[in-house]
Amino acid sequence: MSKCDDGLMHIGKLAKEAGTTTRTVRYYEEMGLIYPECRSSGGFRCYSHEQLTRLRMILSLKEMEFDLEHIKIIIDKREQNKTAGELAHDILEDLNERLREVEEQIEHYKHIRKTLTQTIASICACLPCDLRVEERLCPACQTLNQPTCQSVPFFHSTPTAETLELKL
Amino acid sequence: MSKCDDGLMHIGKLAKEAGTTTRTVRYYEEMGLIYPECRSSGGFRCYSHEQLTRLRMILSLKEMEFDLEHIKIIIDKREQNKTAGELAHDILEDLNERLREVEEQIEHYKHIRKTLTQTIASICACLPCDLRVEERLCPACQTLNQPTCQSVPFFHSTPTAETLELKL
DNA sequence: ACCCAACTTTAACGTAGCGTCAAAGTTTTT
DNA sequence: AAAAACTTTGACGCTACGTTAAAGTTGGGT
Repeated sequence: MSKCDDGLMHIGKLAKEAGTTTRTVRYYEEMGLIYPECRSSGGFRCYSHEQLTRLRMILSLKEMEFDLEHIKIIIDKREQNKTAGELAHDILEDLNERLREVEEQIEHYKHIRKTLTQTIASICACLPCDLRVEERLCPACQTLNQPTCQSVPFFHSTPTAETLELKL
Repeated sequence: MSKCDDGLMHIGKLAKEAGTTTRTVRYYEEMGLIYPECRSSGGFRCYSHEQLTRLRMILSLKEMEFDLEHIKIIIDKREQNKTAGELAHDILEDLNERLREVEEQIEHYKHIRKTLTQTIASICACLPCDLRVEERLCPACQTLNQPTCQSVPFFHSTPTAETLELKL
């Protein structure tokens, strides 16, 4: 019955135009982020170009890795009947906060990178070791009065205080 | 009945010593990552110091954000009766791969940061704008033959091709 | 008018790594 | 022995969808 004329489109086209999936669009609807303009007589969702723009807006915020709850808050601000300047002020707060979070993420991963490179370096020292892993302590490390190898705890158990005292 | 002597401890102490929660320890058990040495007569889990070391090992891998499935693979390698050198070789592969992933993450978040700063800059240009958001197009942007403001699509709908042609 | 391919509908389970109850049993302290 | 503190299993909740499944709709061709 409905031909979806008038430039209206069904969910598949909407999703493809926006570069996402129908499942995502339906999920966003469940979350209250976007609704179809209407339904066809058979129950198909019909979207206008405005909805497409809204979807793209949501997706661009998602690219910045806002969570959906936050995205909802942000795009709902558009409906709050403010001037563009006031709205800009509001949204800039969200964006700046997100910017700080992203910078924290960068630092976070730099920290992990550091830990990883250090661990890699210490395990490299074990490459020439012929000892079986079950043996618990290798002589070199006993000499240094250290846990086995330098790459504890990857190869051997960390010696307990008692174990160490026994070895002394 | 059981006093958990012998240096054995219940799950609460194990978790606290390792700096995590009992829920996490139980979940790791479900996933096959760690098991108690035994159970008390009443059914409480009892852990030895070796289990604590194992848990710390798991947690240190988790700090590098390996997923649990991967952590299982890595720590299971210790049981494979190899020399420390062979084991080191194996594990270095995992760590190097993870290092590459972490570097990708850093680049990923740097990309997001760039997008965010650009978006922030363009929205700043809208701060002095007094137009109401519903008005769709602001004069300045029409002059430039551009979508409204520079911060589309945050304030107004992106004009369709037809809309733009009408304005021309 | 009928058929068929391609699309859409709702519903529901699965993911990862736990957090957070709940109700019942255990251990430890008083 | 009572009470406080701990533990047990079980189960639902979270995010942002992916992935079936079974049934209904659309649009074009004949």
